[in-house]
Amino acid sequence: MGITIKDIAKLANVSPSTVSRVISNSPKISQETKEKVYKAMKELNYEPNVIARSLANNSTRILGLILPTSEDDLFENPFFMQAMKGISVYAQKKGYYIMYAFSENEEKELEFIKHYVRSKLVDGIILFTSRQNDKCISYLKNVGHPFVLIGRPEQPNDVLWVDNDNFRAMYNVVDFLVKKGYKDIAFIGGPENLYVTRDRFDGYRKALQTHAISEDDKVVKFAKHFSKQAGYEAMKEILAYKIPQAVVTTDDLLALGATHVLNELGIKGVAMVGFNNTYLAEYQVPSLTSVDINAHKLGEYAAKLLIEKLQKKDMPYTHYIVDTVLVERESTRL
Amino acid sequence: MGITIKDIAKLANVSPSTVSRVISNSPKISQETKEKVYKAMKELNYEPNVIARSLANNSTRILGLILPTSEDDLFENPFFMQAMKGISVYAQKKGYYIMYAFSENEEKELEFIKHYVRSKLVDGIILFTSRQNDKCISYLKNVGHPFVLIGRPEQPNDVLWVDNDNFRAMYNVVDFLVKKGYKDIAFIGGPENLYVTRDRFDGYRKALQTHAISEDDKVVKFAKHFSKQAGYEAMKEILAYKIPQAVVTTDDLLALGATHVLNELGIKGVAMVGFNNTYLAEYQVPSLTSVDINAHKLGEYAAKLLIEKLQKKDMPYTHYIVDTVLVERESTRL
DNA sequence: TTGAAAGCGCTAACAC
DNA sequence: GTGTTAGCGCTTTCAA
Repeated sequence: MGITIKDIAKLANVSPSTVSRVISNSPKISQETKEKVYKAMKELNYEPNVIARSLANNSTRILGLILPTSEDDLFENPFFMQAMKGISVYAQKKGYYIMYAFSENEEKELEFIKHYVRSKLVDGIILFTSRQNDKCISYLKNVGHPFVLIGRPEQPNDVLWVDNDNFRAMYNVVDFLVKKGYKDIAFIGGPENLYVTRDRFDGYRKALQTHAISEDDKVVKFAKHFSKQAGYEAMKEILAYKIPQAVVTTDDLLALGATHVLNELGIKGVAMVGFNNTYLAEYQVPSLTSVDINAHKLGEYAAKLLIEKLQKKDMPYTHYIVDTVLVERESTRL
Repeated sequence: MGITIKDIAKLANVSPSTVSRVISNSPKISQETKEKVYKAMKELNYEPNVIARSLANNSTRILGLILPTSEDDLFENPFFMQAMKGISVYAQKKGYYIMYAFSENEEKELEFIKHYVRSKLVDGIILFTSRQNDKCISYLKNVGHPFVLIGRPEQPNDVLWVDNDNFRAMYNVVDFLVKKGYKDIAFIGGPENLYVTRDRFDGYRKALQTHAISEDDKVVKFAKHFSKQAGYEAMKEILAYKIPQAVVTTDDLLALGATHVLNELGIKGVAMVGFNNTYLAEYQVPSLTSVDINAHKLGEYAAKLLIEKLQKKDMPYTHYIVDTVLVERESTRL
């Protein structure tokens, strides 16, 4: 049907293999031959068949993303879209394609990964893994298929991954607040068993220490979910004890819930900080100061690591730490 | 390297073509042969090479999504993610894969589409086209490559597309408000030149007519952007004239801006309705009644149409209208 | 530097 | 029903 390498070869008066060499920009092709071939390609409006190349090369240049379905809230978090865009933009630049799939649960996820790997559809896989995703990771490690994680893994030394420095991010938030004059700072975190929560909590404590502010367990709460409701309840518990000058949280939704309580009770002047800088933060009244985790960059670096790995099989396991940015809004300018 | 059809053939004591027929579930293969082959596949842990199949079949079973980069706000709208999920879920069920790419502008978009088509990478394309995207659409029409649009096209009769019934959706909103006792209802729409705005406006007018409520131009405003700021300004203009009993908008952000004015001025009891049911609506105080456009279904049907087209080349051009749902929250329970 | 030819893994006539 | 064989469009030895 379409134009093939043979048509080009005929028109340019060379052999198909020469055309192939021109396509892959082989160095041992004379300039004039190259130009002849390019001309023929232009003339016939030729573009190589990607699939045929993939088969011959045993490589598709396709990266597969595995997205968790999870609870809708999490899933509609702009984080995913931003990361997907970061991945896509970098990949496009390097001539890679992106495929994605949603998985309902870990079992399905594993199935899909297996399919991707065994059918040779994708050259590498990017996992959006917040939960401890042993099965998939260990499968991929086992079969030795290239992959990269977004989010710090349990064993950080034998996989490729990207993440924020969550310790530092929260440290900076607290430091920022203290320097603004707030001393009595409460903490509302997500589930305590998550790395991300623990790291941020540690950052909180360290910053207090640095500023010689004594910690107070009673203003520290860990919510069971990243929900507004959970933030609401945590804040209520804190208020039952005292009214802090400021509240740091590990998620915008938690911050929203906490703010809600304060509004209900008519308590003014308590500074509030969220995390993830979702657009909920921006469109709140008062708008919410929040930490931008730079999902776009996380995606970009994930793609970068993976593609480097694909091009250098023996690349050492490594990772990227993406900087966060504190976006100040009205909730800390009271 | 890997296991191929030949290995299976050998082990099962049949010819490669028989194995191939088993793979594609050909009806003219005896049950016992099938089982022999399946057994061999299991034993060797075999999975067909998707790329080789694609080459031989001249079909990849890959659908390509073209996503607009556009303004960040729009892009982070959960709409895209929901639609992408709808597409993915349906496609997976039918054994299709999804590839996506972001395009910076129409030019890049066209380039990408051309590449997809000419390199034979994708079997079909899904366009997220809100703007009038002539170049891409006419290219695809020209080359006769299967594609489907999310959003009503200029010429609705020679392409496949899916969309909401925007007229009806807004009609229902107004009808709902009137039945609750609101009569004096203002309208804040997006840019007037968009179909979606016009259709919704028509629905608004029709509903007023139906209930024998006279229209009042002075409570009708069209914003230049879908932004909070634009909603804010439109509402101010309306208030300069009078305080309506209710306000319908064509976007949650517009509704947020409008609500903001009311709060500032301490005006209570004005009902407010948004559109798109983003999670901004849910997490607002008071939470915002909004029309859910069911992006998931839009995606699902887009995939469905496209896949049907791929399987029946001569399928007539048609479209799906996806129902909207009015999600009532506090802003209409005042 | 270029060409001839085998092969990547699977499918689809065509034969039997 | 099943096997034989010639591709699908490109890459890559191996020779020249």
